[in-house]
Amino acid sequence: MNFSSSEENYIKSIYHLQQSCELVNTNAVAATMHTRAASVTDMLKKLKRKKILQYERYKGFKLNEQGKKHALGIIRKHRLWEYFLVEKLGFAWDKIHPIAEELEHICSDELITKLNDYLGNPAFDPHGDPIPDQHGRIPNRKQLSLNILPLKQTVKVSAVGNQSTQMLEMLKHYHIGIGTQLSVTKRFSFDGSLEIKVLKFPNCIISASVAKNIFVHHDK
Amino acid sequence: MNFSSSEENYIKSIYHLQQSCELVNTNAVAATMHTRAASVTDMLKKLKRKKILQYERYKGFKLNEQGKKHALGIIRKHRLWEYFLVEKLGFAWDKIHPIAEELEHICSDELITKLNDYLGNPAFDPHGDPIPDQHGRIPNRKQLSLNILPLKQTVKVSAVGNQSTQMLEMLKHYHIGIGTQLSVTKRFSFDGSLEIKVLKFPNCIISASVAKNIFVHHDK
DNA sequence: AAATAAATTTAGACAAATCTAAAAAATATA
DNA sequence: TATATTTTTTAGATTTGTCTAAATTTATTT
Ligand SMILES: [Mn+2]
Ligand SMILES: [Mn+2]
Ligand SMILES: [Mn+2]
Ligand SMILES: [Mn+2]
Repeated sequence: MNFSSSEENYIKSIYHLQQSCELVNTNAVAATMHTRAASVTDMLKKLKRKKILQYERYKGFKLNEQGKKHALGIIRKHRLWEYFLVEKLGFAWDKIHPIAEELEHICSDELITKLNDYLGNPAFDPHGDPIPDQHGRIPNRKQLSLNILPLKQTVKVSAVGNQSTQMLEMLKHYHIGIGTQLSVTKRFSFDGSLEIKVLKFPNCIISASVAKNIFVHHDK
Repeated sequence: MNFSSSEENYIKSIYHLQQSCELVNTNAVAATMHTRAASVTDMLKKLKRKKILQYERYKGFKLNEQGKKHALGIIRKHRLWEYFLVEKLGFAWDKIHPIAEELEHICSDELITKLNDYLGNPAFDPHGDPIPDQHGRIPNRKQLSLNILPLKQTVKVSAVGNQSTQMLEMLKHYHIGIGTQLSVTKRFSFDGSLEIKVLKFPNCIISASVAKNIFVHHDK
């Protein structure tokens, strides 16, 4: 089956939303995609006709196995291109998303196979998000948000939950990137802010809202 | 001004056609783009409205300076991506065109600047066609078709006029690629076929119709 | 349970890009 | 020059993706 760029954007959006709830609702898709609920409903009918979506009027919807598989294919392409843009072309972290948003719709299996080989079969994109393999399998890694990490455990940053320029600026200031080693040395109950120790740098303090967006994992 | 992928494809097609005639005609565009004359007329009105085309009903048309500039930008992107696909991803010559046909529409000036730098600012694409620079300037190189090259002059292959799988197969068989050194040793007036000497290989004979599609240049 | 609010869908419109079939203009031919 | 042929344009339709405004269904409050 073949899908247009627009259909693919909806598929991807629904996929991401259904990771955190059983059934997805119309308004949520409209909000994340910056369209209107009526447009979403139109697309739902089309995706149901194409048999990649379970959907009943007024009851919510979710991708079926076929739909999820296709979503993972698009996400794979998106994240491989992001990796390319950062690692090969030298783009900054916060500039790559809109470009990958276009590149992900280029359809050629051979292109993706060759790009993947060229990049060395990377497992994570520059934001720390996992890259599904050609069968749609995702490397899963136990990770937790920095603001629930117990004190004094040395961990590595595995991903960031917010990929804005503002967040990048903040992380740069703290010398934090994907893979950075750090530990939490103190937690202030007043506002939930944390004192952390970043490897090779003096202790510093970060707010709870920043910490919430930093995901870490233990050891290698 | 912003252009859709479809508009860009028309612009590119008109640009190529007007390289070999003063005014382009509707049917020629329809033929090269595999659309219908009526669709071309619709698009001509649109491109005229956007002020990149000189066009009068029934009289033919051509891109103005603005239009030519935009065409060169698209061609630059197309050829840079083709170079990437062959030199970095290891694609064969005859598989890259449809992929570049999509990639050329991705719009990000920074992407093209960085891609160009990454590729080492190449001057020619894998088919030997010149890559316009960021100002739309084309490196021009005096080249001539192999079937009008005088005997015994040693030249280098600079481009091929036919980029099909069939042509690639043929050229591979003759050990000919872009940059290959060769000379014409004999010309048969019966059917215009040529005997050529490819560097490091024994003499061989090629037909006039193959020769017509091989372009060569002297020295360096 | 009725009234109100929120979420969702339908109805109807629009722009972009394409098509077919018919009309009009330009060109070639007898 | 009149007729035939080719080229180009117009008229009108279709598909895709979007929108607004109104109707409908579901959920939440009194
Ligand atoms: Mn996208
Ligand atoms: Mn990412
Ligand atoms: Mn194209
Ligand atoms: Mn080329």
